[in-house]
Amino acid sequence: MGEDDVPNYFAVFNEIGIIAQLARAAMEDQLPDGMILPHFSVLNHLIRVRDGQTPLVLARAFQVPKTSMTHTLAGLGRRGLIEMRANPSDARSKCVWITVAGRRLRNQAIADLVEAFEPVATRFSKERAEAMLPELRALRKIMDAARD
Amino acid sequence: MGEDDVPNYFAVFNEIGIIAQLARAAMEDQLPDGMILPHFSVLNHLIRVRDGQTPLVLARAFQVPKTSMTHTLAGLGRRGLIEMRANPSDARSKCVWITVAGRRLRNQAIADLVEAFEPVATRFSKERAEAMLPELRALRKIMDAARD
DNA sequence: TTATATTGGTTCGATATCGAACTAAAATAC
DNA sequence: GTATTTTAGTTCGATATCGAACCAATATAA
Repeated sequence: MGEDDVPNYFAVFNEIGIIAQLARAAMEDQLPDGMILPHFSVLNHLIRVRDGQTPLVLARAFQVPKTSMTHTLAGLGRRGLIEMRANPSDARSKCVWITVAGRRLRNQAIADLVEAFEPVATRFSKERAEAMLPELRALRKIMDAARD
Repeated sequence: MGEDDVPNYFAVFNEIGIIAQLARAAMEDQLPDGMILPHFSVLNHLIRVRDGQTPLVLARAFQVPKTSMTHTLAGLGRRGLIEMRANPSDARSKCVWITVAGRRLRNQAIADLVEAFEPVATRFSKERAEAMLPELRALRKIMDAARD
C-alpha cells in the first residue's frame, strides 16, 4: 500500500466519521437532558441482548475501558434507569438490571428517533441503507480483527 | 417510515459508529501522547485547505461549538504546533497558522498511519473503499441537509 | 453620532473519557 | 491450606466536550 492510496481510505473514514457524528447528535436530541449516546446504548443492549450482565461484560461488549462503563452505569443508576444488584455467584461482581423507567425511556427514545429520521428516510431509502450494510460489516470485521 | 424500518437504519449507523470508533483509535495510536483526533484534524485542515483562518471558521468547518475549538487550538498552541496571531482586519479575531513543527508532525502521522493500516488495506482493497464512497457521501449530505 | 445589537473569543461549570492506582474477592500455585 | 496472582469494580487525576455567561470590538439603528 503506497502513500498514494491513503486518500481513498481517508475519504471513507472521513465520511463515516461525519455520519457517525451527525447520527449521534440526532440521537442525543431525542434523549432527556444530560443523557448521551452511551447511556442509551447500554439501555438498548440490556433489552436487545439481556440484562443481568456484569459491568465488565458490558464494557467488553462496547469495547470501552471498564472505568468508562462504571461512569456510564453510575449515570443510569442516578436516573433510576438501571439497578445494580450483587452477583450471587461472585461477590466481587455486580449484575446490571434495567428498571421499568429505563425500559420506557428506551422505547420512547426509539419512537422519537423514528420521527426525527423521517426527513432522512424519505431521501435515503431503506433499500439503499440495506445495500450498504454488507460492505460496512465486512470493513468493520476486518478492522476489528486487525485490532490485535 | 414505519417502526419496522428502524432496524435497517440502526444497523447502518451502528456499523458506522463502530468503524468510526476503530478508525479513531487506530489514528490516535499514531499520535504523540495526549494528542487526539481533533488535534490532528485541525492540523490536516490547515494544510489541506489553508492556514490563517479564524477559530470560528474552523469551528464551523468541523461543526463543533466554538468553545470546543478554543480548547483544541489551546492544546495545539501549547505543543507549538500552531500559532495564533492577531487578525489584521478585525481586532476581535485571530488567525491560526500552522508551524513547521505542526507540519512535520502531521506528515509523520500520516506516514505512520499508512503503515498501521497495512493489515486492513491488504484485506479491504482500495477499490472496495472507493466503491463505498458515493453512497456514504450521499447519506452524509442528506443527513447534513436535514440538520436544519 | 451616540445607543443598541451582534459577533469573535475566552472563561466557567457540569459532565465525559480513560489510564493508573487501589481494594476486595477469587483462582492458582506450591 | 497458605501464598501469590488474577480479576471485578471503584477512585483519582488529567484532559475533553460544550452550554451559559462574559468581555471586547464591530456593525446597525436612531
